[in-house]
Amino acid sequence: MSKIVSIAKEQIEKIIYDAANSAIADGVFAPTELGAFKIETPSNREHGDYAVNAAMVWSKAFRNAPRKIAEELTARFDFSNSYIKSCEIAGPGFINFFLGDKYYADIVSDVVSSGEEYGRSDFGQGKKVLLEFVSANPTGPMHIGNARGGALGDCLASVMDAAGYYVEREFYINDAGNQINKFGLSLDLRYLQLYKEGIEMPEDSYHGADIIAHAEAFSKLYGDKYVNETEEVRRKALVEFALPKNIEALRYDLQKYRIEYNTWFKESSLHNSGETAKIIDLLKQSGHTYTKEDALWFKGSDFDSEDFVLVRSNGVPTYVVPDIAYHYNKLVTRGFDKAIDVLGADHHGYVPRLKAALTALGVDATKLDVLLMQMVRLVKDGEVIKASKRSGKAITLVTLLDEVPIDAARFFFNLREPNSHFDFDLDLAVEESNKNPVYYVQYACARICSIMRNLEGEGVTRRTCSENELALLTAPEERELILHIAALTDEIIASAKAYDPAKMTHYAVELATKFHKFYNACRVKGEAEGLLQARLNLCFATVTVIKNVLSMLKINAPESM
RNA sequence: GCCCACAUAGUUCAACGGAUAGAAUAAGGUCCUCCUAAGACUUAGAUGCAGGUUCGAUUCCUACUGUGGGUGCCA
Repeated sequence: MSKIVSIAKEQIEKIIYDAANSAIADGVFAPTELGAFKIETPSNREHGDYAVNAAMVWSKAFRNAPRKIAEELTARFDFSNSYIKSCEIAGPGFINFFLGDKYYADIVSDVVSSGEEYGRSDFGQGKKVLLEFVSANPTGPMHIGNARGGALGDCLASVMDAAGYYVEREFYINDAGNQINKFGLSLDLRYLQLYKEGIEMPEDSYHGADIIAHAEAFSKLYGDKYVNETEEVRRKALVEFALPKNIEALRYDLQKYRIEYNTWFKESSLHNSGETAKIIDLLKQSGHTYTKEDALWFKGSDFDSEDFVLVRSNGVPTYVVPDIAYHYNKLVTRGFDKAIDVLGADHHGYVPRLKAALTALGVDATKLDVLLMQMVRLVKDGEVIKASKRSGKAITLVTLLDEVPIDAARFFFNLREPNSHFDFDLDLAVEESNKNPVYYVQYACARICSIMRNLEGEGVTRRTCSENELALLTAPEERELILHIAALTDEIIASAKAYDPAKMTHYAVELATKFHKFYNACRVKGEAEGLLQARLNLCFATVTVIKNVLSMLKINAPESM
């Protein structure tokens, strides 16, 4: 929490508790346990800088009407040596606090002196968090859902970092299992099609153009050398040829999208190290498995989940086993305090299974949080486009980024909370990308830089202001702006707590709005020296906050537009 | 059938259980002799339906309706 904000809130808290205890000591109210109350920032500024609901919360305990309690409390308030100027009782029993000039002045100086550090806190106490997101199948290009997951996961990582967690980003590569088999099959058939007639692609194979391109490239390199090899040898060669290329492409495309991972974790490494096999043993030892029709089942019903197959009757483990091993690796082997997975809503059914299995292994399953994001639907000309990977018709991340600026895409995908359905309007994104609120925020940044450039041209540069000078910032627009700046740290913490980076884009838009209003109401250039410097410092504080927020979102903060 | 999410202005989204439900966009009307009009100001417009919990519900609970997703020895 920003130093100044937290100091002010602690003062308010103390004043209220002191007053309540004093009222109890005087015998006005019966002694009772004083429960927690809230200090909130009212949406309507006429309701003060901070509003407290203590009188309402304590209404029952004190056996009195909220307003009556508020009167008793406020009569005992002592504001000396605090930021608080005055208070009043309002509405159903709110106590609204108004803060003095020094509060506003201190916030501006705090931001100016903290710079890039402003907004950061130690809320997360350095807890180790592993954030896994995108983890697209390496069997083909990424689709639009991955674009949302990428923007969401990456920004959430930045937000949690700012909130004081130790965060690592990770990409899980599904380079084993059935998907890869299907990949091998598809490549194989496309390769054979180059040399033989009458080979059909089965329904459940990958039909994308990328598969054909791989087969052709392979053929260019090796010719028909593999046509008469066994199916097994041929598919292995094709997969070994194409898979690394796909993984490299994923890495390249995500980097272009400004996402860098700490770790690219291969599923195959879990098989090679014997971790998958070990998990099956451990689950057997836990006593929560049974055999039915030659398959090994997990008794999810022991953990409020459903029974499911671990090892098929043909001896091949299902996808859940490596997933359990992977999360065991995250939480036990590597010792992360928290594992967060960003997944599409189509995975929600599998989360209880994973948690049940982890519980059976003695792992605290609450350490795993799954952030489900709802599907992205593509809308074009007012109609929903059915995206299907199999048909190869899905809009890829690469196509999207060719058409939409990266700043706009990252901002756009973080505009809604993960849990809401998302209609991605292609026409809006492509043709009218200027409608994207990211430009509104960036414009505020450019305007501020322009003010500073103009002043610099006249030989005026920003200097540190005295408290009295900063106290000149009394216009409503200035006060609004300062209060919003003050709220940054709390907003970052709220965003981290809720796993919702959309709070940060909303904050940024709101900040830009308050700045634009200030810009229209107050001038900087041409004002008297003291006021000019105070406003210049306010501008600098604003641009500092904009930059800090945009850098969390990895969006450019342009000096001119 | 069962499980999970979602439902707020014409449209896309906000609102730690709080005061007069906020923006944006679309529609109408203003403002550049003034630091960038990619801006500001202004006029209209919304909590799916029915109950419950309490000082107080868009928010929590139940039923209903509608939408999306899941419900494989696919991943």
